[in-house]
Amino acid sequence: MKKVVVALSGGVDSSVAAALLVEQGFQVVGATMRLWNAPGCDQENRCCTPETRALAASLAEKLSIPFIVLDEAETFRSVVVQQFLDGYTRGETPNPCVTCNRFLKWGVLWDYAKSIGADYLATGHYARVLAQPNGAYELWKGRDPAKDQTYFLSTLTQEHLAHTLFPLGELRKTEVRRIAAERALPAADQPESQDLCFLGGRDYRDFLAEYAPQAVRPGPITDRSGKLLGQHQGLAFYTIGQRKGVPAAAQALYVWKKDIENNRLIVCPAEELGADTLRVTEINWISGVSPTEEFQAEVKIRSRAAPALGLVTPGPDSSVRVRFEKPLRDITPGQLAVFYQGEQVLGGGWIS
RNA sequence: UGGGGCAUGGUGCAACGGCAGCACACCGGACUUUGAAUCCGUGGAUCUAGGUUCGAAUCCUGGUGCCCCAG
Repeated sequence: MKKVVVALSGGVDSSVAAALLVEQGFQVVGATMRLWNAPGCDQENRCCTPETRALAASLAEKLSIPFIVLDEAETFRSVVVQQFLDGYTRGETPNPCVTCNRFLKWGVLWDYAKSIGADYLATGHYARVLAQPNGAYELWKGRDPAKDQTYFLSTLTQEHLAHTLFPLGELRKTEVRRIAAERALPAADQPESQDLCFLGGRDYRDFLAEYAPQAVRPGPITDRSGKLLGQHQGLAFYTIGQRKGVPAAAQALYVWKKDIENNRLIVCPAEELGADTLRVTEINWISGVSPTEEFQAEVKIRSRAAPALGLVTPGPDSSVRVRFEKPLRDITPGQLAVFYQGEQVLGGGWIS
């Protein structure tokens, strides 16, 4: 009997994933990670509160599987949260969920799974792993196009995929909810998770002001010619393409660039946003093999962006340059660019 | 302290003397395992004191503030 550790968040998706694995005959161990325990944010924090842990525990009891809580708050703080704060301090817009998947779920949790002799790590992500006849593994989008989460999983390697199960990969969200209801799982009525789990319902601006005050200094807002338009309260409160918080004008203005050296926010009208080229570094190619020739791919530059067709040109040090057919707005350093061909995920790297 | 112009929500602009509108911001909601974007919705204004008029954001006079030109 194959043994699998399933990551339980207390939500619907991971609950159904666990239930399905049990029904498929796996020896299942439920695991929840305690990732954040700053005082005062427990009641709002949806992914690792006492309430969500209780939901996960009661699910495990219902399924009659062992349940363990791993306290990884220190790892999470020093890796995920620190990268989040450092990214904003550098003027980037970091994506902590990607980092969390890489270092906590397929890092700490996978190490734990191996330590107890498990064959697999399973999560409730909407994604598919396809084993090829030649022994290679491919990562494919989840069957439900509205819920596909491969954007956050593009840093996985062959080693990870060989030992990863996504029980929800072939399902749609409505089916998952139905399965949860039919089996009366404790989390059946839980709302979708949203926002950064460690913010605990706070605005991320408040969080940054507390943990990264150096990134929250007032400064000027100008147009591209340098004309002063107003004041901002901190560059970290903005991201490329953002309108919120930009001074009103006859025409809507958006963030064009963050001038870190001068702590200056540069804004422009919508039609001046965007670029048709992009550089991506530190790319993880799912196949484990870096491309050497140019190729066409669909590229997602944000988690919920429509894929854009572009020509990918390999460069040095596992970087590439992408030239898009049409200019793309909101190309944002610190976010991930993920390469697709149809349903298949080729890889992903950081936008620089 | 000569001349000219302007003054309307937080911001930028509309409104022949006839119910003060629009855009953006703010706020609420939808969407969403990052930040955004996007969609729906609420609230909020005629610088001031008089005058003309049935009726004034609009016309007239004084005040106040700002801008431009000339010193």
